[in-house]
Amino acid sequence: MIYSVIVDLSAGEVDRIFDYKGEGYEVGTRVLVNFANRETEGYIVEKKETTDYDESKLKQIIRPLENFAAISPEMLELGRFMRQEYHLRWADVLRLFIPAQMRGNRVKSLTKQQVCLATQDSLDVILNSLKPNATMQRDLVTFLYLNGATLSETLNAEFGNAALRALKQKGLVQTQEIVVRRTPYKNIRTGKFQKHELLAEQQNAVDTVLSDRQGRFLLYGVTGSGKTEVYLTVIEKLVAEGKGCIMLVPEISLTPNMLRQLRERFGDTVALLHSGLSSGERYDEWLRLKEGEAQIAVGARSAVFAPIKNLGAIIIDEEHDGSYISDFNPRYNTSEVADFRARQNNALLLMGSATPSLGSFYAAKQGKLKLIEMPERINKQPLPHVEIADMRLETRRGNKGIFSEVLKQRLSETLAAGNQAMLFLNRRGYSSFLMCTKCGYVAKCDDCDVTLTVHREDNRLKCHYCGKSYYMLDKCPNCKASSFRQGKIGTQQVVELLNKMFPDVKVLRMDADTTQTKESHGRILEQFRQGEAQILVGTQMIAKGHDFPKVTLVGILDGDQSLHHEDYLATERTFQLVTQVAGRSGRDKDVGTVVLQTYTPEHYCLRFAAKQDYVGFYNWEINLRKAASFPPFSEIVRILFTGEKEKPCIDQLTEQYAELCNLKSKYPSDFYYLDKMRCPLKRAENKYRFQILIKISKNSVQQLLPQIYAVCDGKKRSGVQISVERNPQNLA
DNA sequence: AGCACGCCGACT
DNA sequence: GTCGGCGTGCTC
Repeated sequence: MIYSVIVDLSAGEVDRIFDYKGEGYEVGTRVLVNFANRETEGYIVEKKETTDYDESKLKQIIRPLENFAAISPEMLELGRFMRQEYHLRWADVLRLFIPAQMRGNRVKSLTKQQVCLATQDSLDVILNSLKPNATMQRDLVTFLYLNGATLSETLNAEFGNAALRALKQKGLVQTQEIVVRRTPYKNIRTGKFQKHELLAEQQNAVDTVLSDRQGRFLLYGVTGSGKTEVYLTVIEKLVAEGKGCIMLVPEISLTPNMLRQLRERFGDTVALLHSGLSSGERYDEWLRLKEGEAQIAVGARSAVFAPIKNLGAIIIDEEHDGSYISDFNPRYNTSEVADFRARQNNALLLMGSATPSLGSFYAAKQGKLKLIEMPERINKQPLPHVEIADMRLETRRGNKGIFSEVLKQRLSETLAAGNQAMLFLNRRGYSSFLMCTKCGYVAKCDDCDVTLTVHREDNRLKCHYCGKSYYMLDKCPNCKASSFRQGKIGTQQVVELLNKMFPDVKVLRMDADTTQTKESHGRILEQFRQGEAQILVGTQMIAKGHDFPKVTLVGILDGDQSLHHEDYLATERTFQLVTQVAGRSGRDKDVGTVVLQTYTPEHYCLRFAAKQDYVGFYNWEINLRKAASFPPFSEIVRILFTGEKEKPCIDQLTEQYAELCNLKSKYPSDFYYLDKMRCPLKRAENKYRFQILIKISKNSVQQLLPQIYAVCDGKKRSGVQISVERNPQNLA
C-alpha cells in the first residue's frame, strides 16, 4: 500500500505530499519516516494504490508514532479548509491539532503506584489477622476495603508509609503501576451545584438555541445579563443527549472561572485546553477528549481544535474579542474555524457578546446568524451611569494630572462607602517614553521602531514590542545633558499617584508585568474579590468577564487612547473596550458609576459608549463602513514583507506589487484598493517591514484570493519573509 | 527544516 | 594553496 505523508517540517519547499510504502496504517496516524536521509516525523493524509512518483524509489515507513490515529478524518478535512483559506502550510496546521509535546516523542504518560487488597477475605477476617494495637494498619485495610484501590501516595499521607510497608510484607496488599491523568487546577474550589430558575429571557434564549441543532446564533446580551447561564444550560442539554461541546473564552485568565462553573455541573467530563498548562497536563487533557473520557472542552482559541467526538455545539463567549483572531503564524479566525467544524458535525454554533463585532451583527441582520437578544441585566439592575469628564476643561482649569476632579471625588465617595473601584488604563509601565529636554532625543529600541517605556520597579527601559530591556539613561547619549521629560503615564505611575492620594488604601495592579507567573492572574483577582484591596488598576486584562460585586466605580483614564489610530477598526475596538470596562461597575445591588475621561467627548464612539448604546453605535459605524467599503462590505488582504536588509525587501515588494497591478487590471471593478508602502511600524525585531494592502469586493473573494496567494508563492528572494493576512486586526 | 553541493574572499 | 562564507537546490 502507498501512503501520502506530510513531513512535520514547516518550510514552503516541503509543504507537499511525499509518498511512502507501508502496510496496515490508518489515515491520520503519525509516523516516523526517512526523509532526506534523516528520521522525520510525518502525518499520513492519504492511502492509495498508485503513485505519480517512481515507485521503485519509494522508501518504507519506519514505524507508527502512536498506536492510534492522532488526526481524525474530520480534522484532516478541517486542515484542508484552513490551508487554502488562510494560505497555511500543512505542518503548521496539523501541529495545531495535537498537543505540542506529542511531537518529538517528548510526552510520557504519568504512572503512579496503586495499592489494593491482595485477598478476597472479608474485612473481619483481615482485621483478625492483625494485632489489635496496629491501629494504622487496621485503619488502612479498612479504608482499602471500603474505598477500593487507592494511590499509594494518598495512603502514605493518610496512614504513614510504615503501615503500608508492613501490610505489603504480610502480603495483605499488593501494588501495581497505573497510568494517571494529570489534571490542571485539580484543587479548584467547586461549590455544590444548585440549579436556579432561568429568567424568562434566558429560558427564551436556551429554547431558541435548542430549537435548531444546526443553527448559527448570536446572543447579544448586555453586560451582566446572564449569558453564561445560557451557555451552561445548552451544554447540559446536549451532554444529556450524548453530545460533546466546546466552550471558548477569550483568554487564559478567564478559564479558571469558567472551568469552576463547568466542573460544578459536569464534573470530570470537562477538559481544559490552553497553552498555559504544563505539557503533561495538556497532553492528558487532550487524550481524555480523544478517548471519550471527557466530552466538554473549555479553553482559549486553540481549544476550537479539541478532539471531540460527536460534537454538538461550539460556544464562543465574548465573540468580539480580538484574541479569537490569531495574529501570528498560523493565522486563523476562530469563529470561521468554529463555523466550519460545526457544519462538518451538524452541530450548532453559539456566539455571545455584549458588544458583538460589527461583522457578526451585520451577519445577524443579513439573516446569516440568528439574533437572540437579552437587553436587561439580571435583577433588573440598571446599566451603570456614565459621566464624561472633559479633560480639555480640566487642563484649562489648571489640572494637568491624570485624574479629573470628578474622578477624584467619585473615588473618595466610593472608598468612603466601603466599595471598590477599578481604574482602566491601557498602557503599562511607568511612562511611555523618555525624551531629552535639551536636544529632543527619544530613547528607542535597537531592533524595533518603538519608543522605550520607562519601568520604575526595576529602573529599566523596555521595548513593549520585542521585550528587550535596557539600562536606564542618566544622561542623553546624544548631547550628554541629564534632564529628561517623560511621556504618558502608565499603570505603574497611576498606582504611585493613588498611593500618595490615598495613603491608607490598598491598591492592586494587574497588567502584563504583574501577571508573569502562571497563577498570578487568579491571585490578584481573588485578592481583589476578597476585598483585600479597594482599588484595582489595570490594562484591558481587567475589562473582560470578571464579576466583582463590590465594584461601584469604574474610571477610564484615557478613553481616547485607542480611538485615533489610522485603522478602520479603531472606533469599533474603542467602543467595545469602553463598554466592557464600564460593564464591570455595579453588577450587584448598588448602581454603578463610570467616569470616562476624554479629550474628544463629542466623538460619536464615546457618546454611544457612554449611553451603552450598542445598536446606536452599530448603525452609525456600519454606515461609515459601507460608504468607505470597508469590511464587512469588502475583504482586506495584507501581504507583509520582512527582512533584515532593506533592499531585497523593497525589490520583492516592487515585484509582487507589479504582478498584483497586473491582476487588478483584469478585475478592475473588484479591486477597491491596491497600494504598496512601508509599514507604520517601520522595523520590528531587527527586521524592516513593508506591506501591500489590498481591498477587494466581498463576492470576488473566492475567485481572487487564490490568485493573490499564488502571487505570494512566486519566486522569492532570500532574506525576505512573506506572509499574507486576511482581514488583519493590526495594521501596524 | 536541514543538509550537500558549489563558487568567491581572507588566512596558514 | 585551503578554509569557510552562505546562495541554491533537494528531499518520496
